[in-house]
Amino acid sequence: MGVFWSRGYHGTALPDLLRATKLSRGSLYAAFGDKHALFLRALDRYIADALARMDVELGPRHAPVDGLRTFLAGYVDRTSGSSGRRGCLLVATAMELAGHDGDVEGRIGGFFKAMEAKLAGALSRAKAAGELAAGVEPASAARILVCFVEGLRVVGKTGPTRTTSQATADALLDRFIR
Amino acid sequence: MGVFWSRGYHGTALPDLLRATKLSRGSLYAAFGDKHALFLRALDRYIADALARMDVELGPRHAPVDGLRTFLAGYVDRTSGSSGRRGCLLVATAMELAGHDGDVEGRIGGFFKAMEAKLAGALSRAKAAGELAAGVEPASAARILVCFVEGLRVVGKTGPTRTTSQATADALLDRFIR
DNA sequence: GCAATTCAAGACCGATCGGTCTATATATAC
DNA sequence: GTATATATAGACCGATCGGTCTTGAATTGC
Repeated sequence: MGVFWSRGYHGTALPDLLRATKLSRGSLYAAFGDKHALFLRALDRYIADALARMDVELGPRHAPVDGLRTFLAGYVDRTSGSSGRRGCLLVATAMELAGHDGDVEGRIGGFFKAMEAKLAGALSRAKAAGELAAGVEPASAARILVCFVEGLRVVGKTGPTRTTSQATADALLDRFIR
Repeated sequence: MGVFWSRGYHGTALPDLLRATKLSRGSLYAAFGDKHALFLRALDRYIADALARMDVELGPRHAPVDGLRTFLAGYVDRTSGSSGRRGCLLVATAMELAGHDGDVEGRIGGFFKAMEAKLAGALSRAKAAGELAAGVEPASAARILVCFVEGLRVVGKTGPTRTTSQATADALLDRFIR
């Protein structure tokens, strides 16, 4: 549900949801229960989409370094210009609700762990293929990348140009690969 | 004003502010005008504090690499455990309000630019001293670090341990220095 | 053609929002 | 001691919040 994206949980009012879902008030409550449950559904879908995309990009069907490159390119695309201004449901939710809402906190933490694991897997395969620079550990490099891409989403809120974001991502990846 | 930190702008209600400021409703409005103006004051102070701290850490009184190390150590400290869960007023505000609130967006963008400039300065000094690894450009490395530390704030919301965060920051810095 | 069902539109509810205003208490001036 | 200024506590305002319920129109099965 895209309406939660840029406005956040508290910032999204029922009329916004009704307009976005084209449902009546009664139907929405019959279908989802309440606002919080609807939000969790949206968050779950957002997370599932993101993880599925990573499975494709970082999966065994692609060379690991190529996968990392397209993974980063996707983040660059989503965090520059107007796409970047739109924001990220997951990061906005993490900052707004994690720590007050156990349902949310578990999902956010799980997502970061899953993302880190997928990145570590791709990096391990890259290392095994001898494509990593000397001294690069897959586990810590994966954590660095998680922080980096989530940070991209934050600074993306100010709408940087795609070229600078892409150059930044390239510069980081260059520090990891041989 | 610490009450905006973890609850955000929309999530902070007037009674919260009254309790935090120990002011009466009338006095608060006489002193600050309205909630939005008070919030901007809090945000300005938060930004000024952060920039001042960076001036100390990354200033010419310290060796540039040492400065970068203490800068990162400060972020590790503020983003792990319960301090991490507390969150960051700036990142939360960026995700919640930038894009809908021009006053906020300008301040956020300015902060990121200023932070990047200070980091680039320290990195340039490090490069001049021959302490940077081959192929590291101060400008892009500065942008990488901005994204990394803001990403740390995001994943810090799930309360990671200090040791892993510190190891991650060390691993990143190791990719930059000789 | 008619009864039964479904669903959208929106009235309605108590609670709470940000913001204003009044009444009261306290401190100060002299 | 009295008049004045200050600041507090909290009543009060319209608007809006999330959530429920009624009404009426459209659809379905037969």
